[in-house]
Amino acid sequence: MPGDRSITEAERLAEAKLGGIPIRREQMAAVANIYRAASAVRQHLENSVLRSSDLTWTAFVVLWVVWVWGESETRHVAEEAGISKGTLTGVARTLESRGLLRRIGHPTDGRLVLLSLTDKGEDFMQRVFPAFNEEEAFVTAQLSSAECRGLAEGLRRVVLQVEEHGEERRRALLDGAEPAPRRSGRRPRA
Amino acid sequence: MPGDRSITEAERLAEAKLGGIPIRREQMAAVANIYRAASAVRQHLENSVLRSSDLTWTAFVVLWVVWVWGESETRHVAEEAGISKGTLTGVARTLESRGLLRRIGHPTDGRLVLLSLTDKGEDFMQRVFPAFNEEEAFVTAQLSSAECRGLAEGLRRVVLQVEEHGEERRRALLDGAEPAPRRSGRRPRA
DNA sequence: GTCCGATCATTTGGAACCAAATTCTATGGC
DNA sequence: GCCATAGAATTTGGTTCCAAATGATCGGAC
Repeated sequence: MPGDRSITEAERLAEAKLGGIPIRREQMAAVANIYRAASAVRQHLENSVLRSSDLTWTAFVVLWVVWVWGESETRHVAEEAGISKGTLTGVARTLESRGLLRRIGHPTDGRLVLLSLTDKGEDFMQRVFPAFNEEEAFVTAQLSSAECRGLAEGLRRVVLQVEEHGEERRRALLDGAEPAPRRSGRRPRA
Repeated sequence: MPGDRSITEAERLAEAKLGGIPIRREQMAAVANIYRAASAVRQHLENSVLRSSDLTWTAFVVLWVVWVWGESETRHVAEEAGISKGTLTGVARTLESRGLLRRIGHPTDGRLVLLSLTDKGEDFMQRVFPAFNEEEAFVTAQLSSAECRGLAEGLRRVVLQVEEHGEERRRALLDGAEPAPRRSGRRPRA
């Protein structure tokens, strides 16, 4: 079991390594565990309900977003699902080819594309979501309902902080400096 | 600001959509927010400190793991970083080519490869980690230290639950059924 | 009516990523 | 000593994802 030992061990070691430097330990632990938990949950769900439905995590999230929000413009779906618009184009095409999703042009604005579930897609979610939710309950089984609420609330505040002040913060950090290009992805033309 | 509105709105809509079906709302909200927070945090860090250091999230995590654990065997690093061994091979090679990481064979067991930071890598982490930690503090700014501890503890329990009971659970769910082939990755030969 | 900037979705190019296959090394029987 | 088995990292083949570039369309200004 690498479990408990490795998590807390890692935190202890990190502190030791930083003996001289003053660091924010609680915040470091919180962030590290957010990412670790997200990976664990995603992997568990991919290997249980999603695998047997032959759906990737991202595809399921997209489906879920359209399901709960109803017919939506793609850019909203991408934002809500936490993926880029380019990725959504591919995922939506896959889901469309599987008959779960419908893509129709906006009636008045020709630039927009609207996504909605087909009847098959609706049936699929009615059938699969309860199984998905069952696994959500499984991974949080060590927490009471109240603790789940507390956890969700704490995480919500993290999301809010980034959504509301993230851009401003990044601007302040760079402070006039170039935005620094990414290494991967299509190269700038010039 | 899609912020506050969209998160709680989404949760409300999901509940409405599931009017008839009994679901575990708290658990659903907890899981949804884990993933949402992880994406937000990763994106913020990639676009601030990591971008200007020309490092991907994964590369930084690998560097961090080797930094805090010291010289380590690759399979342990992969596990700790949450990536496959194959991915680590590529990432390690990139980091080696940039002079931050060293790869040396194990002195007695020729099958093993050990990773450690170069002096340049150590300097790099000494310089960049404080900035990274500063952003960890930023994203959790809406939480007190005690709340961070509570958050980390709750997430730790989720990770533990999956690590300790996940495999068993997945086996019980399939219950004899085929493991269901994955869609991506190299195909089996036969 | 036609340019022109803004705002979409889509295409494109490259890296990240995984799991199977492969290759290399160690070790235990014989 | 030799071979089979096991266990390690790496290679390979494939998908997924992002960000820049592109192409389409809208809405004004003139």
